[in-house]
Order: sequence, then C-alpha cells, then structure tokens
Amino acid sequence: MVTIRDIANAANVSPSTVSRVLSGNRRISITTRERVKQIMADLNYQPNHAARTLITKKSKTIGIIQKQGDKVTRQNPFIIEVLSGIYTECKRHDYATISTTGEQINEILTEVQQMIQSHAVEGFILLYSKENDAIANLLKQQSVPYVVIGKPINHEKIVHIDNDNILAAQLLTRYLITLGHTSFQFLAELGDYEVVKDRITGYKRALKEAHLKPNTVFIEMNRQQIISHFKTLINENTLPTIVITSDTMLNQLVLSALYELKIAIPEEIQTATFNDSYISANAAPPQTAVDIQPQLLGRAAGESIMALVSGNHIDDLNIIIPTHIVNRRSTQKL
Amino acid sequence: MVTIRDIANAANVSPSTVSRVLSGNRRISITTRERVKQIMADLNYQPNHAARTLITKKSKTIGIIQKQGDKVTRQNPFIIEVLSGIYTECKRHDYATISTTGEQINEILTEVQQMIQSHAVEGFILLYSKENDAIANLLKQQSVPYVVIGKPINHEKIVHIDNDNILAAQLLTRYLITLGHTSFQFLAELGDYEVVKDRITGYKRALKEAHLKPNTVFIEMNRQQIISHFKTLINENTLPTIVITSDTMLNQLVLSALYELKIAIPEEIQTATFNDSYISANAAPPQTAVDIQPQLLGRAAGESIMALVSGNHIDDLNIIIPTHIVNRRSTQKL
DNA sequence: CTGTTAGCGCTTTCAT
DNA sequence: ATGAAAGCGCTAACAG
Repeated sequence: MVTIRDIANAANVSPSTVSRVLSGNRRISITTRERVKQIMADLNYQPNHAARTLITKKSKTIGIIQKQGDKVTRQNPFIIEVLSGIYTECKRHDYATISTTGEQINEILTEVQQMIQSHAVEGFILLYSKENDAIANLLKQQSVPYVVIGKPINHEKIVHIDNDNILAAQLLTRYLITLGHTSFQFLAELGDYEVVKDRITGYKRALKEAHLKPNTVFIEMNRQQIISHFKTLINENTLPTIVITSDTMLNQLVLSALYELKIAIPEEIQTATFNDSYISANAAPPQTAVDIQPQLLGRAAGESIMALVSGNHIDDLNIIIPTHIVNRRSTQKL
Repeated sequence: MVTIRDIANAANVSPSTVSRVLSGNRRISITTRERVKQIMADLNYQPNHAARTLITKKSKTIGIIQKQGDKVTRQNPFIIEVLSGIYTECKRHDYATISTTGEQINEILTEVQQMIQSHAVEGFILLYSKENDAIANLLKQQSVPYVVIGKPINHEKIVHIDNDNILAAQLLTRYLITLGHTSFQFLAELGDYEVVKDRITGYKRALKEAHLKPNTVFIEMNRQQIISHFKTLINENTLPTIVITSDTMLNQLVLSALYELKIAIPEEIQTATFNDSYISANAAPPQTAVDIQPQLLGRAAGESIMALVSGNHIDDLNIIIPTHIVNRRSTQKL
C-alpha cells in the first residue's frame, strides 16, 4: 500500500505538504502541488479512508433510515427510485450510503445509536415523516444532521423534501373532471399515512369545486379483498366511472382484480394512480398517473444532507418537488 | 466518545486487556472479563470502526458490483430481492454492504480498484457472470475474494451461486405440455444473457422429448415492438397457445400488449414467466411463474463471501438454489 | 509556503 | 493472565 509518506519521500516534501495538496490547501506553491499530484498519479496513490475518518471523525457516509423492510415496500418503485436518487447525489459528492431497515423500532434505534457513536455516519436521511418519531428525536437530541423525505411537521426546524400532494391530487381530480367523470372512488391503502391523507384532501377539494360527491375507501393491500370490494360495487350497482389509487402497488392489485372480474379499462371503468413507475407505465392497460419524481426527491434529499454535513446553512426548510400528470390509455374522454 | 482507554481506567486494567476481551481472547481471567464487559455495558461503549479498520485492514464491508444501473434493472424485482438477501446475510455477520453501479466498465473498474487499495471492502459479490470479465480479472489478479451470482464458468475456481435454469425451464415446459399445449413461443429479452440461453435450452429439450417444435423469439424490451409482434402473429394466424417470457419485466410488457389487443388470458392465449415476484403474482391475470428464489440466491452469496473473507475454505464451488413452479390463473388445462 | 510534532482509537508483539 | 509500547495512515496545530 502506497501511503502519504511514500509520496512525500518521492517528492522530497513532508507528509503534511502532501496532505495539504490532497485537501486542496491554497497556500502550497503551484509547482510543488503539481509535482506532488504527478507523483500521486504515478504511484497510483489511494488515500486510506479509515485513517482519515479516524482523525477527522468524518466518515463520508450517509445513513438512510426506512421504516419497514417488507417485500412490498422493498419492491415499491417509489422507494427504489428515491434510493437511487440519494445514492447518485451522495456518490457525486464522494459520499457512500448505508441503509438501515429494522423490523422493529428498537432495533433501528440501537443501530442508529451505534452508528452515531462510532462515527460511522455523518448524517441521516429519513424516508418517512412522523410526528414525535423516536428516531428523529434521538437524532435531534444528539444534534446529528438529518433531512426528511415527507410531509413537514410544522413546529420543526428540519429540512423536509416533499411533493405538494394536495395540489397534485387536486390537479389530477380536476383533469379527470374535465374528462367528464362525475362518479369517483378513491382507493387508499390502509395505514394512516400523511401522504395519503393529503391526496384525499386535494381530491375532495377538487370535487367540492365541481359540486361532486367524494367517495373514499381505505382497503387492505390484498388481492382477494379488492376483488370482493369490486364485486360488492357491481352487485349494488355503484361502480364508479373512475378509480383513483394512492400508489402503484395498490393500482396493480386493482388492475388484477378488474381483469378477473372482466371489467374493461377504459371502456367500463377508468383508472388513475399516484406514483408513476415503469410498472404503471406498462400495465394492462398503461395507467394515467401522477409522476411525483421520486428520483428528484432523492436527489434533493442528498443535496440537502450534503449541505448540512458540510456546515452550510439551508434557509428554505421546505423543499417541494414538482409533480406532473402523465396521461395514458386508462383514462379518456367519456 | 467513550474509548477503550476510558473503560480500561474504569476497570483498572490496561487497554490491551480490554481489547482482548473485545476480541474474545481466551487467556483472560473470567473475573476480569466479566468486570470489563459490565463496564462496557454501563458506559455504553461502541468500538471505533475506523480505528479498528486502520490497524486490522478489515473494513467489515462487502462490495456489490452490478453491471447496469438503468431504471429497468433497478426496478427489476429479481435484483431487488437478491440485494435484500445479500444485505440480510451480511448484516447477520455484522458486515455492511456497499453497491457500485457504473455506467461504463471503466468507471466501475477504477472505483473497484480504489475500494481495494484503500481497504474499503474485504470482498465482492458480482451480480452477473461473464466470461473474461475485466472486473473479475482485476479481483483475481489482486487476489481479493469474490463470489458470483450466475452461471459458473467452467475453468474458474470461483464460487458461483446459481439456479439450474436448464432444469427449471425443462420442468416448466413439461408442466405446460401436460396442460395440453402444443404450440409454444418463448419470448426472450435481447442481450446475449447466459441465463436466457440456458432457459431456452431447457425449453427446447422438453419440447423435443414431446416431439414438439420450439419457437423462440428475441425481442426488445419495448411495448410498441411487442404489440406489433403480436399483431403480426394474429395476421399470420400463428398465435401460439402459450407464451413463455424470460423475465417478469418482459412478461409485464406482454400482458400490457395482449390487453391492448384484447386477447384474453387464459382463454385465448396463456402465459407463463420466469422470475416470480410480487408483480407477476398480482398481474392481470396472476402469472404462472418459476420462482427462482432470488432472496436465497442473495443469502447464499452472502454466506459464501462471509466464509471466504474469514479464511474458510469452500469445497463446493457450485451452489445451486432450487426453483419451483407457482401455478396461477394465467395457465390452465386446455 | 512548508516542516515538525503529536496524536485519533485500536490491535499486537514482546515482555513479565 | 496482563501490561507497556509501538504504530496503522492520516490531519492539524504550531512553528517557522
């Protein structure tokens, strides 16, 4: 292994000089700087990460905290794209990322505690937003920098990266109204998520503007349940003309259920969903969807945490990533 | 930060003694061992990872190398589950994982080189198998331990974790033959993948046994192309009774295309796919699929690399993860 | 602009 | 069974 010492010897300077050119210190003569750099290249020098971390206490890695690590969450395109965005941005700044996905809150809590104490990470990105969250509290108390992807909690001075889900839902619903829909159903996954609440709010708002009645159903992420749900609607003759789902995965289940019940889209019913993805874009049929740009959410989170760990101040704590509607075959003019 | 020194002072022993109980050294009296352990717990001691790595040159992290990092690959459930398996297993051994996904081979190559030289990782898992691969060659040359998920390359002394894809395809095809199918089409993604070749081999073998003619088409992962493909089949009146796809993502596209062409599954055509996932299980309609157990592939890879980095010998270089057929609505007795 | 010095927290001979 | 001492590769005062 070639060390800072080796290249110091070869360049006839002291290790500290080498260290200085490494950190881009200004007050090194251009000649020595270039010479040292040349020798580093020649000898294929790689700085030792551990040694640097040991002394600076900067590990150049960011922790990512997820709540659940179950199969559905893992395979959710939204999460994957967010992670990809974070990864890209951190990598660009020469930072590594490390994920924590515990089954239980306590498990995550101790792991996070360890990471902090052993200086394994410099900051965290939380992939969820929750009031009075034990992990967030821990981070705050230990004053470890972190940012949250999700809805801002008003009394907190923490950077939140989010979409305007109320607006997004409102725009989608308005658009569907222009298509001629009057009979809506919003299918939402169970679980008391803030995002879902916001989307329902926006949906209701748009319907109210048009003097239409909202219809919202919370349902389990279970194919059989969804099939019986639609069976009931058919029997009661209360099938809406459009079903909006709160996420791709739920949408996929709805499409599967409708297929089984031989209800044709968009002829007999129409569908639209939040969280556009490869799957919804290539579903049967391709779905009209709200693209919330998860990749950008991740990138913005990465940028923010990079700023925080390098001591920069962020004055806008509330970063909003724009959304847009992608119009596909699952909806059409009535 | 509480160091080994602090707890040495508190226990009235030397740092080296503390270090010894930390590493489970035998020749420490049971009394001091217990006392030291107690104090470590009381003071909530966390070993400093960087310091340990600096001296031992063991980073307790494993590198994961992927070839492509595009959206389709990222969102492919197969990859996700493999990664999850690796992560789980490494975590169980107190190892972290770090991913590398470059756009170009050279980018990955330099990154891997860096990781090795700076002792950032102890070993690698390659998520692909390729003859005469530059990265594999680099690892071999520097004698960094690695395992690969994919087809064994015969003249190599490297642990490979794989399914028996020939057998899996053979079993699936045989099963479909028992359903009464005689007119097959195997739709494979373009790209010269060894897995795909094996699956086609098994498929052909089973058809040959039954004196049936194979029909194999390589196609781009593009919805429009697939639609025109099926249009052509309809026009030529050569629609098979069953379409087998080489992966979930391709299968999803086929379902979308068939939906558009209003060809009903399983009534007018049947479908089956490799690489079962949440998506194929809940598709329109749910797909008969070969579960290749990606989670287990990942776990086995994790186990193997753990063994290698701790210096254990692995005598069986060829680890086969069993597969099984999941029978769903997309196929039925003809 | 550059060198000297003193560690960061840990492991590991070499003693005893 | 335990301690003393050296040093992993790097950075950061401090000193010129």
